[in-house]
Amino acid sequence: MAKSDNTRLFIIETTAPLFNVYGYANTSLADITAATALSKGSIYGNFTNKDELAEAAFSYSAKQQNTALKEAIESVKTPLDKLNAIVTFFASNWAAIKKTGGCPLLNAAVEADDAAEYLKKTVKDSFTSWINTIASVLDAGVKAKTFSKDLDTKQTAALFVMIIEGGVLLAKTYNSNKHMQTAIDQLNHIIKSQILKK
Amino acid sequence: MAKSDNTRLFIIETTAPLFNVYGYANTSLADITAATALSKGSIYGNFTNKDELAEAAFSYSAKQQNTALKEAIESVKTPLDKLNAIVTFFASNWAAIKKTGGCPLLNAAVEADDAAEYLKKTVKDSFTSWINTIASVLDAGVKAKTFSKDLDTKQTAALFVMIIEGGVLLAKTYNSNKHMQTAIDQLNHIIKSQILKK
DNA sequence: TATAAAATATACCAAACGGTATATTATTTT
DNA sequence: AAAATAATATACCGTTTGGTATATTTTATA
Repeated sequence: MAKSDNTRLFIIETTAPLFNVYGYANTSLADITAATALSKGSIYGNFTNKDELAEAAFSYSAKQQNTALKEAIESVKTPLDKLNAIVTFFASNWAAIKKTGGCPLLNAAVEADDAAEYLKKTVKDSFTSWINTIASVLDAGVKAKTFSKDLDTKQTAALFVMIIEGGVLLAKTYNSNKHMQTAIDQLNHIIKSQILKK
Repeated sequence: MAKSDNTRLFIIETTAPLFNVYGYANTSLADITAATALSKGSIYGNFTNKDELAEAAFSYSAKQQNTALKEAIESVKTPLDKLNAIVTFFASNWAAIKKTGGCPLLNAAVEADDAAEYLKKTVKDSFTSWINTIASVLDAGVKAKTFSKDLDTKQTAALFVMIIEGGVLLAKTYNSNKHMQTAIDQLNHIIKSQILKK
C-alpha cells in the first residue's frame, strides 16, 4: 500500500464519523482539516472535491456497519440464531453507533434525498445490501425448513429494516433505548408468529 | 390579525417546504428571500434570526401533518376505523407528502440530533404528540372493548410510528410506495393478531 | 391631510465557504 | 548524493453565508 493510499484511508476513517454526526453538506473543509490535522492541499491532493470525500466517507461508514453485522451473523450457526443476531445487533451496539452519529444509512438517506443528491445511489445500494443480507438468512431458514416456506423473504427483510430504523429513529429522538427494545420485541414476535414454521 | 402577523405566517408557510426539502441548516437566506420575494429586512423584521424561522417552519409542518391526521381520524367513527385511518394516512397522502420533502418529523429528527440542536425539543414534542394521538385511539378501543384489554397502548402507538417512519424511509430511498405498502400490511397484521380482541 | 409608527427594501459588513496556484517538504529513483 | 517525483503546506481567490444599519415605503393615528 502506497503512502497516498494510507493518507486517503486515514482521511476517510477520520472524517466518516464527522460527516455522520454533522451531515454531509454541513461538514466543512475547516472541520475536515481540523479533525485530520492535515492541510487543504493534502485533502485536495487525495480527493477531487468535498463531495467525493463525503461519498467515500459514507461508503466507509456503511460498509463498516454491514461488516460488523455480517460478523455477528457468522458467529452463530442456525438460521434462527442468525436472525436473532440481526435483531439484537443495533441494541447491542447502540452505544457505539450513537457515539458516531447513529445509523449512517438512516442519516444519509434523509439528507441524500434532496440536499446531497450525489449520495442517493450509494445510499440505495447500501440499503439493498443490508436487505439482501437479511433475506439470505431468511432464505437459508426456509431451505433448512425451520422457517415457513411461504415466506416472502425480500419483503420480510425490508420489513426488518423498517422496524429497526424506526426504532433507531425514536431511540435517537428520545435518547433512550426503550424504543429500541420495543422494536426488538416486535421483531421477536414476528419471528415467532410469522417466520418460524408451525 | 395585524399585517405583521400575516407576513409572518406567509413567510412560515412559504419556507416550511423549503426547509423540509433542503434541510434546516442548508436552506439559506438567499433561498428564503427568493421563495418569498421578500427582502432580508422583511425577514429579519419578522424573525430574530434564521433559527427562529426554521423552528417556526418545522412546527408549522409538523402541526399541519398532525392536523391532517386528526381530521382523518375524526372523519370515521369506531376505534378500528380510526386505527385504519391512521395506518393508511401516509400511503393515501404520499404524493403530497413526498412533494413537500417527506415526513417533516423524520427529516428534522435526523438533522436535529447534531446539526440543528435547537430543533431537538420541538421535534421530540411533535413525536410525543403523534404517539399520543395514536395511543388515544387505542385507549378508546380498549375502553370500547373492541381492542384487547392487556394492550400497552403507548408502546403500541410508538411501534406504529416506527413502522410508518421505516416505511417512509424506504419509500423515499427507493422512490417507490411498494415499501409503504409492506409497512401497511404489517400494521394491519398487527391490528388483527395483537390489537383486536379475540 | 399631516404626522407618527410600523413594515419593508437597500446597501453593506465580517466571517466562513469550497477551491486553487504555488511553494515547500518528503520520498523515490537514478 | 543528485535529480525527479510525489505529497503536503501556505497563501490566496471569488462567492456565499447570516446578519445589520440605514433608507424608504407603507400603514395607522391624530
